Amino acid sequence: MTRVSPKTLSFSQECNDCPIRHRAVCARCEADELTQLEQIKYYRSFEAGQTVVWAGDKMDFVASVVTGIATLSQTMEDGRRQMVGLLLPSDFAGRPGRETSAYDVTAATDLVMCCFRKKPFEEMMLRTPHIGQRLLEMTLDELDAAREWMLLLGRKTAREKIASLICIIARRDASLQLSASDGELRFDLPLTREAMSEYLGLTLETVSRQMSALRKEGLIVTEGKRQIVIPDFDALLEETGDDSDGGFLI
Amino acid sequence: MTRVSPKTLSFSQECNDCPIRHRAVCARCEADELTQLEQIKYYRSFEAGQTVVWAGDKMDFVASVVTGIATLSQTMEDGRRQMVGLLLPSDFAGRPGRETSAYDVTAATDLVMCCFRKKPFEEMMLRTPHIGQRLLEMTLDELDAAREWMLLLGRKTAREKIASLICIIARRDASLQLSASDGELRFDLPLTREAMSEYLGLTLETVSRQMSALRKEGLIVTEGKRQIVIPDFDALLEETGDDSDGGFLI
DNA sequence: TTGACACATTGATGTAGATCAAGACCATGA
DNA sequence: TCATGGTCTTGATCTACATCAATGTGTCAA
Repeated sequence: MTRVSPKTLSFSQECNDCPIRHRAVCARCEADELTQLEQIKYYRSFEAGQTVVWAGDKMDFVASVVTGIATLSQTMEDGRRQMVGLLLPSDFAGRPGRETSAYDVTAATDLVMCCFRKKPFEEMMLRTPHIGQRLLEMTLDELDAAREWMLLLGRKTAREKIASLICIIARRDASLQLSASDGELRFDLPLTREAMSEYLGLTLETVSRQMSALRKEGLIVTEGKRQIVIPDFDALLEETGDDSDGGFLI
Repeated sequence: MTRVSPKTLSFSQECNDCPIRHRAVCARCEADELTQLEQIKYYRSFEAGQTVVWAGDKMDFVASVVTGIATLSQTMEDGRRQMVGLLLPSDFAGRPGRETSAYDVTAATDLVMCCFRKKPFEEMMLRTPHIGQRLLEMTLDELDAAREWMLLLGRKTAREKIASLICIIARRDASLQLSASDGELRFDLPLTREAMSEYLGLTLETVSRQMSALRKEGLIVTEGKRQIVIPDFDALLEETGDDSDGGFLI
C-alpha cells in the first residue's frame, strides 16, 4: 500500500510558496492577480526553536511554509502545552479577519515562510472569489485533520499515538519520495521527543519508551538521531488503531 | 462577568434555520437568492438517540440545526468512540464537495434540521460569493473550537474537562437567556453521562464522579436529572484551567 | 581533550482515571 | 402493584501513563 497523498505532494513539488498554491491549483488565476500576489509577498526565515509569533500578539500577515516545519501550540497558565497544528511545506498559517494570533507559532526546524501582508491579501480575496473558495477547501481539510487528531488525543493508547504520528508524517512529508522503494519508507522525523509529546498529549519520557518498544519489535528502525525507516508500512498502520482502509483525511 | 457570545445568541434569535444565517448576517443577500434558498430547503426531524447518517454513508445534503442538539462522532474498530463535533441550534453540518459523511451524525436530543440538497446549494455558493465567505468564516470558527477542544483532550484533568464542558454549554446554549439573573445561570444539560464522556475522552463513571464532586463543593447545583444551576459562573471558570481572560473562541 | 549543553534513554515509584461490579433512581406500562 | 429497562451513582481494584531521578550520547567550542 504505502499510500501517499498525491495532492499534497504535487503541490509541494510545483509551488509551495503561495498561500493558495495558485500555480498548481488555479487554472483560472489571471496574470494580473498573480502579479499582484508576487508584489505583496516577502520571505522570512527562522532558526529551529525560534518563535514566529506568540499567542495574543499582533499578526498582520498570512503565510505559507516554504521549507521546514512550523507548529501551532496552546499553553495553559501553569505551562502545560498542547500542539494544535503542524505545518509542513505548502501549508497555510494565519486567519483572514483576525488581528492577533490565537496560538504560539514556532519553528520546529529551520524554517522559511512566504508571507503576505494581511490587508492586501484580504482585498485580493474579495476581488477573486475562487481564492476564497480554495481557502475554504483548505480550511475544511484542516478541520478534518483536527478531528482525526481529537480521536487520537481522546481515545488512543500511547503506543497507538506514536504509531499514528509516524504514519502521518511519513504520509505527508514530501522527502519520503526519495526512497519509497520496495515497500520500505525512509524519511526524517523532524520533531524532538518533546515536540512529539506536545503533539500527542503525552510526556517526553513516554514517547521515548514507546519509540524504543516499536524499535525493539522491528516496526521502525532509527538511523542516526532523526532518520527513520519503516520496513513495513502496513505493519505499522496496524498499530495505529485506525480502520485499515482508513480514509485519506490527512 | 458571565460572558455570553452575543454573536451566537443573536443568530439563534433571528434566524436559525438557514445554513449561512443570511437573514441575520448578510445584508447583501438579494431577494432572488433568498427565494431560491427557500425553494430547495426542507426539514427533517429525529428522536433523541436516532442516527442522522453513519460515517461513510452517502450524504447528499447540507443542513443546519433548528432545534435540539446533534453530535459528530468517530468510532474505532473496537468500539472506542470520540465525539468531534457538537451542533447546537444554528450550527452547520455537512461539507460542500464531499459525497459521504466522514462522521456519525447523531441526535443527542429530539432534533429538527433544516436541509438543503447539496447540488443546488453548491451551485448557489458559486453564484453568490459572500455565502462562500460566510461559510469560510464559520469553518474557521469551528477550527478554532476544535483546537480548543484538542487542548482539553490532550492536557486537562477530568475535573477541568467537566468544568470546561459545562461552561462551554452554558455559554452557547441559547436557553440560558431565560434566567441569566443575578450572576446565576440556569440551563439544560442536554447530554447523557455517556455523551459527555464521549465528548471529553473519559469514561461515564469518571464523568459521574466528577459531577458529584463539583456538586458537593457547591460549584454546580443539579435540579432534576438534567437541569443545572451555576451559582457563580466565575468560580466554575476557575476550575477549567483556562486563562481567566480566556478569549472568545467558542 | 575536555567541558558544556541539548537531547534521548532507562529505571523506580506514584497516581489519575479505567475497569469491574453492585445498587439506586425513575419512568413506563402490564 | 410490581416488573422492566434505561440512566446514574458509588465502591473496590487495577493499570497505563506521569513523575522524579539518574545516566547516556552527540555536537560544538575553547
